[in-house]
Amino acid sequence: MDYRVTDNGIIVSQNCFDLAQTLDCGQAFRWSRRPDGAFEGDFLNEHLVISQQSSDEFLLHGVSEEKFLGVWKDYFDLDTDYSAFIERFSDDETLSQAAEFASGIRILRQDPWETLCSFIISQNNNIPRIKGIIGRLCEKYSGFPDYSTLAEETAESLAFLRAGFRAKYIEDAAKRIASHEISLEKIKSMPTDDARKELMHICGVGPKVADCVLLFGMHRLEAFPVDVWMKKVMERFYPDGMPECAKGLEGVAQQYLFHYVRCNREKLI
DNA sequence: TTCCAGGCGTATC
DNA sequence: GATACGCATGGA
Repeated sequence: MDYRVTDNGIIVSQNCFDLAQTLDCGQAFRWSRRPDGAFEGDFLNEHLVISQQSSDEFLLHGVSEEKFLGVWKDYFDLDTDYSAFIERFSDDETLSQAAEFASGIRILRQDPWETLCSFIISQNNNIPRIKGIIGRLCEKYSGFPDYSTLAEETAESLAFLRAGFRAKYIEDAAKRIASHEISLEKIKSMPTDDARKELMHICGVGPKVADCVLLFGMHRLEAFPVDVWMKKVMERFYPDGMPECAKGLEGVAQQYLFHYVRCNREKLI
């Protein structure tokens, strides 16, 4: 990764990075593409407009070097060498094809609470509707509400989200965390299996949502969320389990495969 | 109209 | 532990 400071903001040079793939592959739900092709979104209290200048150059509009080094470099996981991951996956035919197709995906380092809340909303739901619900949530609170804010709400008062049966799960998560019954900070430092069990104490959090929180909100690259798409992938390509070359990087493999089969549905037949 | 979507809680065996 | 079913909502 290399970068330089310009009058317009930071220009980053990095391979294995594609904004459309990374921001629109179902790991984050509140980035939007502007008419000029740039992506616009928020992380914590920071707003960003970022555009892809070429296959490996990116402009972070109006961003200072301090904000880049302190926030965005980490968020986009720019210090991680994804080409090394892709090289490892070359041992497996399907995985190497998926990795080549989805080689611009990076696993974002998102906020654990936002990730938890977002993937509670994601269950038995589709991506456009997930974005709609989260959009209404952020509009209401002028940004993603923290857990202490949502702990004041009830499933009934959250009806405006039109989140259906998930509203009571959001309430449960917010209240358990606000009361310190569950600590996302502690979970961050726990071994992955223990962290998963702890997350699953929240009502509405099962293995899949827990693994999404671990992968997208705590950067546990070995977490392996299995949704309806991945179930089909496993049945079709890996009836005996994931290949050895994916060990420790199951989450990265999962994201490549997820994007690959969603964009190439005929591969599952 | 029916089916499905980045699942999970509950009941039942 | 495995399996079946209901669940809110909205687009296809």
